[in-house]
Amino acid sequence: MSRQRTLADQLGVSTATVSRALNDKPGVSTETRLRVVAAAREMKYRPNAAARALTTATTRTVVFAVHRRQFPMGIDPFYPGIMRGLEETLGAEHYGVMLLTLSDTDLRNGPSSLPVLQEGRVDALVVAGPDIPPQFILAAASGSLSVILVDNVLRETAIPTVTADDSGGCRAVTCHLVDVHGHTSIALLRGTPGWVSSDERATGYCEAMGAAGLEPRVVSVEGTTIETGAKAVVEALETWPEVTAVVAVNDAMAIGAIREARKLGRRVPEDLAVVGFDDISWAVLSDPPLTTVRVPIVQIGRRAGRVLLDHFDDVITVASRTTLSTELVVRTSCGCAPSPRDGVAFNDVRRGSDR
Amino acid sequence: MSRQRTLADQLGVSTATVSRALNDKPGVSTETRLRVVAAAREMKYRPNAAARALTTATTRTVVFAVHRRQFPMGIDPFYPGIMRGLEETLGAEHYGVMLLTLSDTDLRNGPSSLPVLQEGRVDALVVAGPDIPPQFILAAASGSLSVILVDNVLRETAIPTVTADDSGGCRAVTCHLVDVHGHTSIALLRGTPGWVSSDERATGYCEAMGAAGLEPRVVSVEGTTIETGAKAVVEALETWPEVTAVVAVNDAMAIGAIREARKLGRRVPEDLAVVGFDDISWAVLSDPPLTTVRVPIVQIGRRAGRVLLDHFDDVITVASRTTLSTELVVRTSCGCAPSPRDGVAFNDVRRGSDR
DNA sequence: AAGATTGACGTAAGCGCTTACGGAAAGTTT
DNA sequence: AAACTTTCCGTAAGCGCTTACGTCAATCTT
Repeated sequence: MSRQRTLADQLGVSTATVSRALNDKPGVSTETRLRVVAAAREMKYRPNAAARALTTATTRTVVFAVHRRQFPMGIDPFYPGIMRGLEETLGAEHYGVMLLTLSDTDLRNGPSSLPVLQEGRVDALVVAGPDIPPQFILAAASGSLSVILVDNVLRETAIPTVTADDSGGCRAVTCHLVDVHGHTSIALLRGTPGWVSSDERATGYCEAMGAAGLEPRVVSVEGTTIETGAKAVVEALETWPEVTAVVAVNDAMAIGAIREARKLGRRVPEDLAVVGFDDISWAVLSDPPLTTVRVPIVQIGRRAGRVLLDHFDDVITVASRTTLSTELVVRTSCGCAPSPRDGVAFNDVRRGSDR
Repeated sequence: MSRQRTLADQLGVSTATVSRALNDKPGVSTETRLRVVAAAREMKYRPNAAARALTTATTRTVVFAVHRRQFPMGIDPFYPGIMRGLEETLGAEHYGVMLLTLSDTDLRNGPSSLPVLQEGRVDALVVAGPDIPPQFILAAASGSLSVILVDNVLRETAIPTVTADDSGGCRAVTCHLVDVHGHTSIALLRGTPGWVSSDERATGYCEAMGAAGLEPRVVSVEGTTIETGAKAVVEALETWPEVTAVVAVNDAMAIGAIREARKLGRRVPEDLAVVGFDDISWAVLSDPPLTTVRVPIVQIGRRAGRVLLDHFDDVITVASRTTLSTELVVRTSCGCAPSPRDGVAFNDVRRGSDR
């Protein structure tokens, strides 16, 4: 006998009333509602999720999908951080968050090859990262489950999206180089073209250069790793020997650039200022500590969670694209004197508990 | 009308037969089974998970529970890596893996305060990390869902457990210091006592020292961070000025130790050899590149998945405790000449695709 | 005061599966 | 040839909930 039945019998009411009371549905007097709730708590009754899912066609679980290569990626737990944020806000509302790491094969075969997505186990799909092909995303969105995008955008669709303000951040750090340090010859070390955040950051850089009346110098390299950064800085320095500063499209590339530039005999930051993007935990540990742009990783996840909750509650969101602001973090790799805070550098390692 | 019904009608068989055919249950002729399977594939039929869960009381989903502070932890995506491995093997068997990050409040209130665990949504619980209190674990295990432990152990229980060979790894790296480099005065920088892997590593160190006829010199500090390492090395050097090598209980502490030792005027590795544990991605980037012990993070997760699958299939596992071997990674912080591989140091950054 | 409305609740159907049970046909044993 | 197995399959119950519908009393209309 179901626990709901026992509860109902015990109180002398019907199971319908129990259900209504527990789900805050109308049609129950306040008095009975209270009685039911109290009794439920007392006997630690929790409605069975499967049964509920079966009748409501709603599961209170969402999946966080990310390329397997990116979870976790070697250098920094970017997507795990997002997932943490997601779980935080969704968990508070009794939603479950599943992890789904996608292999290249999965991506090729499409969402219909993934049992988890085909068995009505989930209400929504959070797709993270720029390396999930549009085709896959669109196929997923064409099904019955709602899809949102994180750290990626798809033009010409109504898919809700949350990203960091990449262009704004890159504009800010570039401006810093120009305005505070007076650099006039600044190169951009750009990552894989086509990856949204790389592109956005490149845009921000170009805007800042344009606004300052400076000529943009962009070197595009495939990849966004430390090696990529090393390769890119070599190319930049060969092409434009007059360059005195480089902005890397992420911290990994910045670190690679610093190392390689040193091998080439350039001192950092004296001969060459280097800035990154992301503010990964190593940024503060690098030598010299990296000037960079902090992206609010966990908050992106939290916000994605909010967007989903609103969506489930049929809250009409006008803006289907939300952008979270970034923060310029000035350390020494751009030539600034170390602040007192950076003196104790490694106390600054970012904690998970940021809010 | 349920899709199963349509399928059955279309084939002129009963839904029972469809179910039996699709689930490889006996009582169907090979011929009909094939017909059913073919038809199911053709109309892309997937049994509804909720309905199945309702009748079988089994959900094909497990939850990965970890302290919120540890996911991701600032310094390295240890638990995300484990979760990846878990999802990899479980996902292949159509299981879903949910993330559950536990706050201190959750830990205090116990598993019964967590809706996800109380609504019959999951078959199993994977508890990760040494900072989930035994009380919580036992309470969870006393319920209806099967519990396994990862990177933690609980003595005097039958809870299946998978860990890395911490003691063996630490023994190996200590022996390396003794045998290869001839150190005789080696200190251990130990992390939070009571944390299983820290303790095991300490044990390994002591065993190695004992076997070499050397006196162990242990300094215990609360925490396992870079700062902790810095503090610990100071204490070690003050207490035993003759120390020529330190083994840190993890890489973060090793990095802290190196930095602090340098401030104290010691050259690393010439005056002081430093080794770590974990082989986090930064290890190879640190200056000097860190000699350390690689723990097979993703594999731990994979193995945990296997253990669960066996458990679900009622495979009797004799050993409820499985230990995965670690690997000594010799780089330069112990005084070894850099290998050619380390020359291109940052190409070595660990990839997610290791097997 | 008769009818119309409202609020609180129970009845029962049904969500989409799995599985115990039973029956018919075919094969096997005496 | 009768009696027993075995194989294959259909019937129907039921998993534990939610919800459309119906009922009945209490309250509100004119």
